[in-house]
Amino acid sequence: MNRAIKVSNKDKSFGSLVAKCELLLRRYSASHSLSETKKLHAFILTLGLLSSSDFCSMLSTSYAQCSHASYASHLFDNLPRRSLFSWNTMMRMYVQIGRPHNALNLFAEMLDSDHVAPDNFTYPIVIKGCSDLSLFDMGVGVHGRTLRVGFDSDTFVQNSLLAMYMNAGEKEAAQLVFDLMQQQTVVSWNTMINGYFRNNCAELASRMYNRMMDVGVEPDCASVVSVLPACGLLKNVKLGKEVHLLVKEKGFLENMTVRNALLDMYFKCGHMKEAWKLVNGIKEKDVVAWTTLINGYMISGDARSALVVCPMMQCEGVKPNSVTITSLLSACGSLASLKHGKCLHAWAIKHWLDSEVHVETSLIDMYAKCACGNLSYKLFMKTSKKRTPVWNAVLSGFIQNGLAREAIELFKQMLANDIQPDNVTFNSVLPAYAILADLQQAMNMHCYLVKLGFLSRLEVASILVDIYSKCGSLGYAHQVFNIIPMTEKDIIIWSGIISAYGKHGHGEMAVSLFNQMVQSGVKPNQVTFTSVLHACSHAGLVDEGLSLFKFILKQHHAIPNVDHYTCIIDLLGRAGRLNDAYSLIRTMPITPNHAAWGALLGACVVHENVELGEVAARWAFELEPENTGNYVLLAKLYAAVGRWRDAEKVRDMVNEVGLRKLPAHSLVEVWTTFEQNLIWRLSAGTQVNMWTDHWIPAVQRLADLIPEFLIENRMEDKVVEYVSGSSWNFNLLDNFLEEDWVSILTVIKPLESGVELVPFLRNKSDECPLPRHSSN
DNA sequence: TTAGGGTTAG
Repeated sequence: MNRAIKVSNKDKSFGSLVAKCELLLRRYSASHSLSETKKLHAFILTLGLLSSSDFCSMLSTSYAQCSHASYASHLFDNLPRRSLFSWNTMMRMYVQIGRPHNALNLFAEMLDSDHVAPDNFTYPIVIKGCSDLSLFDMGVGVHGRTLRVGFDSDTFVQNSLLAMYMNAGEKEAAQLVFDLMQQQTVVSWNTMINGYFRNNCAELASRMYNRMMDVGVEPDCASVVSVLPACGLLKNVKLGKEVHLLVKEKGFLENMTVRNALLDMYFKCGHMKEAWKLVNGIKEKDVVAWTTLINGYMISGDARSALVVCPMMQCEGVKPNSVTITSLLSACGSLASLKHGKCLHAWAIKHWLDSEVHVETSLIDMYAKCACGNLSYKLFMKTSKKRTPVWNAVLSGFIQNGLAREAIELFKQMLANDIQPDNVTFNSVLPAYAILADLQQAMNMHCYLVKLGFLSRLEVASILVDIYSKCGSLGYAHQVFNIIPMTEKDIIIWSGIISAYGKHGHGEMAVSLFNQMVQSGVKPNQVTFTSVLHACSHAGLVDEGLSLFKFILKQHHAIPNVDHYTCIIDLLGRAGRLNDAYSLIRTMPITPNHAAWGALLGACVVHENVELGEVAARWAFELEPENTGNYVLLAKLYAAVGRWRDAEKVRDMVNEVGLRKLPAHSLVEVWTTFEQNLIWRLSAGTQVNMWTDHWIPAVQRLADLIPEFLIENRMEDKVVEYVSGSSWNFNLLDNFLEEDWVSILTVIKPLESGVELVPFLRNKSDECPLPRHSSN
């Protein structure tokens, strides 16, 4: 179009042409229209007006306002005289287009020049530039300069400073600037509310909002949008509803951003009814609204519906963005739906979103959760590896795929790469230490946590209690437990220490801790009940266990769950009260699961009750057909009473069921279940040293027998560790494990000598090279 | 000519 350069007859004279150009240039620079500015630029060029400094300057700022950096900077560089306005415009452009370093360079140049000095318009731009580049020290320097040259009381300068300090996480500095302001505008309040929220101080954010309302500052849309996420995080639906009311009064509901923020708040607070009401009221949903909806489904635990939203939004013509893809990938992960996950990956690649850092992280996480560790790791290797969450994703992927040792190695690499670990890192990597149960490594980690000051965090202390417990070091576990002040101890850490003592056979201590917990006012939950009942059953505290069970029923009006019943069945069974256990299993108000029947079966093996054992085994096979352990138990029961043929039948049953790929002799597989169990317990670090004298030669024999199995499970490492390590101090021998161990050896021995494995057990004491330990 | 804002990764 030639509207811009159409020159009427009366404009023929050169002077009026210049005036017209000037006018048009002003108009088009104000409209920020790049195409118009370019046309005008061409026109000025043909008229030979570009030699005029004024035109050059105007064109430069016009290009800057259209964010056309290359033309703007070219013209600006060639200006003989640069006005303050053109400096500011250039700097603002650079900040706006995400090149703050160019803005700061210009600022430095400006300070060096004698012709011009920064004004109150310059400083907010420069401060934002420092903030965007995280150049906090420089920002503080600029703040100092504003004080010196007297711009510190300018509201715009102060508001930029608030934002800068909040971005740098310097809440106190921001608060100080805020308090010293003569006049806080709504922008100042909003910056503080939002800043506190982003700095993990949602409570302060909501208080700030309330203060703003008390002071009588008129809130705007930004105020509402700033406080609503805090309401969501705090699940403060009361404040959320107040804000909603205000939104209605002020007519802010027309604002899409406000509506989306409200929707998100209701979802996060779990007020689905209000959320759906709002969703239904939104006629045209933008991509944020759709994404919030997806997250809403995820919050209510409905990942399947979250995935269905994707085609729905596409039908409405809304294209998912990287946030949408991230949320959808998280849904795929929780459903372990590799098919959908791969589709989304393909979609992300097609739309150039796959290298967006959030998408990358979610992809790594999704593949890990779908048991595609290789893909997950490959993707991780492709990333820039600069951000903590990417490392966290791959770390938790390693743990999910059972690679504890690798996770710890990766964590060390992460530190070597100067990547700062955060809460999530420790939540991801610490379980690896519990799996590995290496006391030395655990202590190293403990030191590191103390150094970083993470130990005071309750969840970190809780997992450290678990780690030390798994390493067999109850003393250290208790020390860590004691670090947390009594008033701050929560149910998790209490359950941790109770279960630690329980696992190590210190039933009395577990019960005593349980009582202390109740006295301290912490209400026990299902997990605590399970831990303490488990402790009783393992320590043979029948009466204590039964009275605790009654306590659960009476004092806490809690409905015992199936795990609690299983503990009691186990407790009665271990004590030889098999009939009581059986009658409980038949009369309990909840359907007994595989664990309950398994507990009964285990007890029947110990007490050699075939009749009941067969009943229990039938149920266990029915409910948990893939667990070879149950078959092993039944075989062992038959073997114990000398019914070899029946034991063999069990072996054949295992073959028929087609459980896993069996090695040379099916029975080896059956019995290696014990060995797997043993490895698990070894890696869990419990009850090991009682065997060390005996089991090393045996393990070596096992290694000859099925080397690939052992290598896979890193048994060799374990052998080395246990041979050389003497830090293990366990004083409990678990009968059950001893039984397992006896069985393994009885299988190995005949195989080793090339003897046919049938009948596999002639006489326990003949076959077993282990001295029988008396239980204690 | 200036400041502040929503949904997201582990």
